[in-house]
Amino acid sequence: MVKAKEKKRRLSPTVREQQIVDEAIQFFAEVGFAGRTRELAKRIGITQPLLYRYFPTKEDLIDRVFDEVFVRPLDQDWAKKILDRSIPLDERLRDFYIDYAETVHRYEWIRIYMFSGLMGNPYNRRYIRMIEDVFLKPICIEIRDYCNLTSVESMPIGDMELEQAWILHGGLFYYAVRKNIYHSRVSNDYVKIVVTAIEVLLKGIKATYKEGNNND
Amino acid sequence: MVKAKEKKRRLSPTVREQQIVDEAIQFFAEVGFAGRTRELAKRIGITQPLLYRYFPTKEDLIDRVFDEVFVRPLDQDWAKKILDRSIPLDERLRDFYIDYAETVHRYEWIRIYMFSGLMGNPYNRRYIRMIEDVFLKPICIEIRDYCNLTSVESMPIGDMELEQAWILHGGLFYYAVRKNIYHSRVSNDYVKIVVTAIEVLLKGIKATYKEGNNND
DNA sequence: CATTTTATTGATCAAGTGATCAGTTATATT
DNA sequence: AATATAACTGATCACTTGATCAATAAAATG
Repeated sequence: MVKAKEKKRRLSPTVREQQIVDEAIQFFAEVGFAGRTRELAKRIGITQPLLYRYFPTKEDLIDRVFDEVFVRPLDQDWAKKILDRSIPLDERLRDFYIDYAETVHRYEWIRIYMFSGLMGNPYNRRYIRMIEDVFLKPICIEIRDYCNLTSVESMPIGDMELEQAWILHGGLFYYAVRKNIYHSRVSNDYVKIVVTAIEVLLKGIKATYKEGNNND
Repeated sequence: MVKAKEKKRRLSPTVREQQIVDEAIQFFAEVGFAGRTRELAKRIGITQPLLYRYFPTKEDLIDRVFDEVFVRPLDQDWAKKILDRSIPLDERLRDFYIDYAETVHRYEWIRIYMFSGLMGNPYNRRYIRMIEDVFLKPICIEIRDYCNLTSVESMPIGDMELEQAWILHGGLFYYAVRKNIYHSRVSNDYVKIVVTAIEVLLKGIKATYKEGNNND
């Protein structure tokens, strides 16, 4: 049994760095940020000291992971689609939540996001505020229009309206939590879940806030 | 500045053990299960070796924490209330989700539950299945009755119905996640959130599945 | 009050931990 | 082919980790 001797190959710094970051994302998503540098290095197939050639400290690597996972894939124009009234609202919401899930409901994203939240990373609070400003408030505005309710100019979006939008948003997010964090069995027809939930929500709101009713 | 010298008091094993468990719950909920035994001991006001007089290993202490947090406060009869048709369904659901939140949405519970899920503890999967069997399926049955849809005897509760019940359940759970894990600003009127969400859901389902429509 | 019991501690261990650095070797340059 | 560059490694450091155990002292017992 002769051991297959692999020739030691060297990578250019940029390639190696990206390789480290990519593996670190996978690694920390699985085991959390208390994961050991030696184990990470082993996975990559390098020695542990080499990590410190590319990142001065473990914390720097973790910061880079946050950047890569949270900041980078966020410059899509999800928000614009929500406000495009040439398309029916239920269709807009459906498309948004399918697109949104594409990146946010992924294994690495949702787990690192949860680890990050539990360790008190301020990123999560900022992200929640972003969701409210960029997604949920526009959604609330469109729902007001859809149901012929008081316009936003007359009355700003209230806390309770926002919380109702959070029910849908959190409900769909929790689908991904059940799937990728608890590894629980979930329905694999996410699209149908979204379509139905939106239909129920819109019809429910229409029936709840009949014209003339207040909506605080 | 004379240091207030406290006399060293000894506690009976049962009292000390409970004290350790209680502080461990708080501690691990805050920092996660990678928290150090020395820091925990410091909080309790004892030396680190004393922990090992009461728990052979750190893992044993963690197991005890799981028991205390998850298993003990679960023998309430939440499920029964859901099926009591002498009370209107919206009222039953409201009472259930207020009671349920009392224990499950608490800081320690939800954080330890999340840490537990991320570390792959099978408890979470079991708990999810329990929620489906004991809470969500009964809720689906009652919704069928409420909307005059096909009875459960003719057709069992389907995946999609369950997923719609999960939207509400997860949406409300995520309210507690925003509050206790992200430490985000949330509306403090949880009762109103619940009442509104239930009203919207029930009216929405009624409008979506008109009599005669299928409900898979 | 003297003695026994046992809750609690101080000192310490072996096995990791993140981090450092002199030395090695694959690759680019001439 | 000889040389220079720098990607990479092996050995090691100071420190922390969970865990152990003989020694101590606060109670309980007589």
